[in-house]
Amino acid sequence: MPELPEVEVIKKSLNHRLKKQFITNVWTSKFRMRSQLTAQDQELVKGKMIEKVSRIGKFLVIQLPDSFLLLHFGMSGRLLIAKNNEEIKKIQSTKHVHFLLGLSSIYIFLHDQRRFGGVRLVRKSEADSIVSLKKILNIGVDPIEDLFRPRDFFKKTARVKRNIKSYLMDGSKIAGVGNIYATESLFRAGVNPETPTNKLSLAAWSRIIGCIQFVLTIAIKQGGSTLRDFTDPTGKRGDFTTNHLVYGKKNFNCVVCNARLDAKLINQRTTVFCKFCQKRN
DNA sequence: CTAAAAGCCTGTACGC
DNA sequence: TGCGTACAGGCTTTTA
Ligand SMILES: [Zn+2]
Repeated sequence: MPELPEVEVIKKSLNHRLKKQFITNVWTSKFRMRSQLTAQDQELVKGKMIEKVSRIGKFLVIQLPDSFLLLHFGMSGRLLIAKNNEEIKKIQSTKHVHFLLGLSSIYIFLHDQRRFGGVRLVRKSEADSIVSLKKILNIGVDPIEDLFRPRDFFKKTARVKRNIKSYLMDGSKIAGVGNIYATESLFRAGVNPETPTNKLSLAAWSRIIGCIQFVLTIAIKQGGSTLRDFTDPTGKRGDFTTNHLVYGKKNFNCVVCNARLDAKLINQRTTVFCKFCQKRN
């Protein structure tokens, strides 16, 4: 799911609700997830106060005094909240709830149909700061939080033959950009997704980076993109989907030149693009 | 019936 | 040698 904007939307909604709340209750489902808390992790977390909620790449980070509680949403994950017994019962009776945190005056749930997401606890003995956590998770430059400079990437990729789309989607290089936002950004930058990074001009890098930042920022303002499952913690769907120009629009007409949009598998992921408008490398 | 969907990890092969 | 990358496959449920 959730690429950077969707996790950012969850983070913004959750931070003010969870800050200074104490963890009273932890529950995990019996289904296998990508990762899940151990019994020891669950004991360690109980009674702890949440300092703040932040984001690293596509991870939601619940910061505790002695550890970081990480939630990843995979392809179909959602975070749900409940404020009273009625709401709690309602969510617990639905299928696909795999993690629960009970807090002083709110409950949060990880709902994940396909279970590509997961939960992980990193103790401060392993990572004592957000910076070292980012290293452990092998997460690259954050497009909206960090310095994201064309010249740096132009230099870094001068000898890298890899295609630009798989580079953008590589979380160890650039944080949080997945299939939707890589596809949309490259269209808006006018760059063919198969262009080898060492063939990109500095000007092309400038457009790519500018478009990534623009698309992500607007997407956050619109509450993210809902394809099927995604909602914010209050159940609201993301409206950025209506601003998609190419993603999911194979065989539609290009909004710029009216030609038919092409689709191609790049990195095992469907990539829609305009072969006429995306030549500016 | 098959294909595809927001992600990412693993194993193997290969080239610099 | 060793690192980065390419590619296939796997994980899983649901919907078209
Ligand atoms: Zn076009």
